[in-house]
Parts: sequence; C-alpha cells; structure tokens
Amino acid sequence: MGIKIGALAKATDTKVQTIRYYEAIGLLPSPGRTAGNYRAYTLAHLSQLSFIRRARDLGFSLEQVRELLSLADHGDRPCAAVEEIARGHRAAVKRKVADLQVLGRELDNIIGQCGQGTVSGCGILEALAPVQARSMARADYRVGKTLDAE
Amino acid sequence: MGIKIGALAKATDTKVQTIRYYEAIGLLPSPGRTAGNYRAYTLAHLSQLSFIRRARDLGFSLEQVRELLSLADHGDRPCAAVEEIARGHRAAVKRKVADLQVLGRELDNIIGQCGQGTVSGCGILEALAPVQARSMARADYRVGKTLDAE
DNA sequence: GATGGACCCTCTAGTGACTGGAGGGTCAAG
DNA sequence: CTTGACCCTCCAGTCACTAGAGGGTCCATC
Repeated sequence: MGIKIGALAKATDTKVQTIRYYEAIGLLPSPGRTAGNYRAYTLAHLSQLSFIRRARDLGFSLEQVRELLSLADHGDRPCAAVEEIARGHRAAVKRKVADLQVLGRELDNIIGQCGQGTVSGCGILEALAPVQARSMARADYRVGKTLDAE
Repeated sequence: MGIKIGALAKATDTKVQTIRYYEAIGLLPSPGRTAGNYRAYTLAHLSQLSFIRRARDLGFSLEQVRELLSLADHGDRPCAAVEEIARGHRAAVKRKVADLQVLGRELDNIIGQCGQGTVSGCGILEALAPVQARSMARADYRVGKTLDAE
C-alpha cells in the first residue's frame, strides 16, 4: 500500500529523481517506507507535489514555492502575503518579456546584416564586434538565467 | 606593459573572475605573464573579449559564442553557418517571449482570484492546487533556465 | 626601509534546479 | 529460479558565473 515513487512521478509528470531531490531539500515531506525500504506516499503527498509542480510551471522559484507552502500551512495568516509573492513574480515575468523583446529586435537587426558571402565579410560578426567604444553605451538588458521577483 | 586584468575588466564591463573563467574554459586565449606573474593582455584580447561580451549580452550561450569565434577565425567559410546560429537563437528568443506572455496572462488570472481575506480562502492558492486532474492537460510552456537554439 | 593599500595570483566551493549514472536491492510474473 | 521492472543510495555533472580564503606584487608615501 501507499503510492510508489514511480506512480507519483507519472501522476505529477515529474521525474523520480526530482521527487527525491524535493525531499532532500525539504520541499516535500519524507514519506513512510515499506518493508523493502521503498518510499510509500499518501494522497497528501500527491496533492502537495501537484501544488509544487503547478507553481513551478508558472515559473515560481523553489524558494517562492517554499514560502507559498508555508503560508498555505497557516490558514489564519492574511492572504496579502500570498498576493505579494505572486505580484512580484508577475512583475519579474513582465520585465523579462520586455527584455527579450528588445533582444529579439536586436537580433532581427543583425541578422539582416548578413551578406551571404564568406565569413570574412559577414555583417553579423561585424555587428557583434563593432569598431570600438565597447566600454560606453553598454546595454543593461542582460539576459539573466533566473526569474526571481528581485 | 600589456593590459592588466583589472583594466580589461573595466574596459569590457566584465568581472575579473569572469575573465579568468573564460580563460579556464578556453574561450579567451591565455595571455602572456609579467615578471610578477600578472596576466598581460593585448588589444587582440580586448577585441575578442568585447566580442564575447556582446554576444553574451544578446543571449548567445557560451557554446554558441565558441562556435561564432571559431567561424570568425576562418574567414573563408561561408557566412551561412553564422546566420544559422543567429537565426536559431532568435527563434529561441521569440519562443521564450511567447511562453512568458502566456505565463504572464495566467498570473494575471490567478492574481485576480485573491479574496483579500486569510490564506485559508485564498483564490491564488486554490488556483495553484486545483481539485485534481493534474496528470492531464499539463501545460508544457515550462520556463527553462537556458535559452539555447535547441 | 618599512608600511599601507590597491591590485594580482591560485584553488576551492557555492548557486538553482535538476539530471544522469554506478552499483546494488526488491518484487511479482512466468 | 530467473528475468525484468522497479526501487534504493551516493556521487558527479550541467550552465555561467560568483565568492572567498590565503597569499604575492607593486608603487607611493613616510
């Protein structure tokens, strides 16, 4: 009895290793074990993992998910804290979209530069390494790798 | 003589550690050394690092930058290879924008759900953990962390 | 010549969020 | 009794840096 990790993985579209990872970092409580030392999950685990995955799909960081879970645990706290996390994340997403759109337009520009000849006269490479003056006018719409609400 | 790492860092708006990292992974050639074992860079290094940083600013991965550099080294190869990398990257950026826009709208929706009460009746948390049926209809616009042109 | 501070060196480990693999144990069917 | 699917732990790798420890170099000033 109890849900085995493989079944839980399938039900939540999560890899088995990821589930064990969530347990290791304390995001998902450690389940009981069978006689053969297999993890035996309950419906509560299924529900919590579903929550985690849904929040991850929406781009919340594991740290944000952790906060949301701990808030969900204390039903008496004001909802405003939850909203703040969500709003912060939404702002980060919108910023990211704007940044990437600028980037896309820049790429449009430099891709137009290619003269279809050999590399030595390629406009794309020239656009990447403009004459000089690299130290000034440096764009700051750098693409970060995370998506936190600052 | 030769440019010291700190000056190169300032000129290219790169951290000193990052420059050493690029050297360690073979992206930037090892410079000569002074008597006191300081790295002594040339203008060629400055130019190559500028290229790297500009490409990074545009979201190219280090692997893509490596390819672009190696293409730039062989002026006789056809430009098409360069264009392909750029086009692939642009496609990835545009896909990412579309994904994030969908995400943003989803966040708009769930943020509207908050009833401003306590956590126990919070619409946001409910939206995150819907009744069931989590295994079906799983969105695949997951926010990855890289931005490769597959 | 000593001292201070800015700069440089190497090496190691940490970040986020997993992913993959080695080397083994468990369980049910045939 | 063997096969194969599944499970276990532990460790290393990914990407692109970033931070820190523990030390060396250089130059100016006292």
